Formats: sequence, C-alpha cells, structure tokens
Amino acid sequence: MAAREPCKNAVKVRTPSGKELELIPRKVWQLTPSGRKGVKVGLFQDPETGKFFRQKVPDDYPLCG
DNA sequence: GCGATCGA
DNA sequence: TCGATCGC
Repeated sequence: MAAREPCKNAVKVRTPSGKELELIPRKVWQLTPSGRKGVKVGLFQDPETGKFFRQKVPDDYPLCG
C-alpha cells in the first residue's frame, strides 16, 4: 500500500494574495460526485501570508500528501 | 448540490 | 461545524 506519497511536483497556482507561483501542494485528492467527473483539488499554503487555500490541480497530477 | 479535505 | 475548492 502506498500510504501518503509526498507531493513532489510544483503546480502553477494563483495565491489568495494574487500572485502566480509554482507551489508544491501539501495534499492532492480527488473531488468526485457520483456519476460525474469531478476535479482534483490541492491544498496549498501561500508563502507570503502562511494562509492555506484549495485550488484545482491538473487532472494528470498524481494523488499525494 | 455533489464529492473530500482540513484550517480556522 | 463551516468555507472553499471546480465542473457539470
């Protein structure tokens, strides 16, 4: 069982403070309603403010965290 | 509204 | 316990 792989790849994200940065998500999971495709969501931390935020990550980004 | 997740 | 994430 591959329990909790660390996230390795940076994702281009718009931080709450309005900057585009490449950040490594703390965690990425699938957010998928029944019978729909859903999205992958990453939990990120804005290095400017320390605030956490969630944002879509590309569908090909591996689950991790 | 649904789905999972966790910081606030 | 809620907000916020995204696309359908």
